[in-house]
Amino acid sequence: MATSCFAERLAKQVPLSDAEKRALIRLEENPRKVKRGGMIQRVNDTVTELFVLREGRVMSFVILPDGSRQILRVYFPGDFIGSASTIYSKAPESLVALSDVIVCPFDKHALRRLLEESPRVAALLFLLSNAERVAMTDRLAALGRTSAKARVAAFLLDMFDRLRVTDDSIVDSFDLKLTQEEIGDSIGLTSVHVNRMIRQMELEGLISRSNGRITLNDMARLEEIGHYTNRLKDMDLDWLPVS
Amino acid sequence: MATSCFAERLAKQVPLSDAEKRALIRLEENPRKVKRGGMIQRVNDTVTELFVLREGRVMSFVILPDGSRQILRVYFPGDFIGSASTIYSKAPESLVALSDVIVCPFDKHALRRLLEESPRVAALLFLLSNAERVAMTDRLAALGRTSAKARVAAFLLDMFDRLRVTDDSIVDSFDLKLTQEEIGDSIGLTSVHVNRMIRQMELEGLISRSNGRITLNDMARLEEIGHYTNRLKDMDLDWLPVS
DNA sequence: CGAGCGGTTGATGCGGATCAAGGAGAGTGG
DNA sequence: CCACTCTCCTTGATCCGCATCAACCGCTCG
Repeated sequence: MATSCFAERLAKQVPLSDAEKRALIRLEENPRKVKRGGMIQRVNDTVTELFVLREGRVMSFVILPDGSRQILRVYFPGDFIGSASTIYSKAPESLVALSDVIVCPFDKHALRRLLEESPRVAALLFLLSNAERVAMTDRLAALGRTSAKARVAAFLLDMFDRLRVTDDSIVDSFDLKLTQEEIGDSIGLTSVHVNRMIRQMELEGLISRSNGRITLNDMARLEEIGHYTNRLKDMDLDWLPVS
Repeated sequence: MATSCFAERLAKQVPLSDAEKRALIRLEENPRKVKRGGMIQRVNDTVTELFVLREGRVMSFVILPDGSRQILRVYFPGDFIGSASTIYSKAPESLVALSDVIVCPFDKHALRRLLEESPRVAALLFLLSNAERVAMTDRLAALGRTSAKARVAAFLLDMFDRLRVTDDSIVDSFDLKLTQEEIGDSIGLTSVHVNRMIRQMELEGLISRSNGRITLNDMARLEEIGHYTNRLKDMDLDWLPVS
């Protein structure tokens, strides 16, 4: 039977009927491989597609006129990408594969069908995009009002918690798979300063590293430094009626 | 007949059937007045309500442990507020009235009914919240990667364009109705530095001011300085079928 | 074996924070 | 009608966190 990475992920948070699972599987019926570094969507291109990320990592970003880059979000397997194209016909952001990936594109008109056939699933997509909005506001507050060290701590914790949603084997460490420059572009710092912060946190024993793998040694302290709260813990998807 | 501020606003961008208008009117059937400075929602409170803002201005914000504030968004009449409570049972952000306002709260369960009875309207809400997400990413890029002057310019242009959606009388000026401290808290600066940037832009003739009213004298140049693009112009809501 | 990328570290500079003081206007109470 | 207060704006002086510039190292890959 066909599988749906997205359904699996949703099912961890809310029960799904078989019909709903089938509807989700249909969204992923056109898997496409993209090599590391490959462009999935270019800013200002005309787009009508959204994606489910099945495997690997993807980032969305914009490039400013002076050449600097702001990474808007890093996506993990099971994430739902590119919802902006439901409302803008020109992509407001670029999408690039951070590793070899499998993405499943589907046309925005498929959402329409989903809305008619599985309104509850459509509603779940709505809720998830609200969760993403809240994640954005958290980072907004971090960039606007917190120190470099706080941002790095919050970034690591966020990545850790999001990876753990789909990967039960994660206990206290994870593969970064991002350069320090990419981290900097996510949280509004230079790679040089990201490096200094990471080295400092390593010296203080908060984290440790071995070839790209980060271990979080003192999560309580990291949460305090980063003013971090795990939003994934208190999501409430249950109020949607089983229809 | 009852009116819906929200329906009026949506109708500017996409045709609505009478049934759909009625559904929107029902969302606004419990208007509530709140005085300037009044708290509409407190962070961490248990909430199940969303709001349509009918009159006045509202801000959403968070306070960090060190007491500093990040304003997440300023809302104008016709805006749809608090979608985070669809997914979190505890409010992730506070809502305060920036002026005397009229808000129309409705329970999140009303969304469910909306989904069943007017799926197209439910879809429109989804699209609008995606637009808000994109607005967030624009500000994220501003905070992460642009100068103080660029942020102020982009902030003014954004306010201008958003106010113009519902107020046709606006040509090149608008009432700020925000203190410089509030602007700073929106774009990650101190009030002192906001003041310096505004005064500088005034000296350069880019803007002018008279008791709280801002006039944009050179929009092209302001857009260049702020790396600003008006997202409201190329929204595409028409692909949703008339059902 | 050379080239390129990513990480590391030091030196220096600058944009915006912080601290401080004063001014204008609006509201308030005597 | 006038002190008084409070909020917000304005401006100068100083400070500091992070950017910038630069050099070098180790690794991987062609």
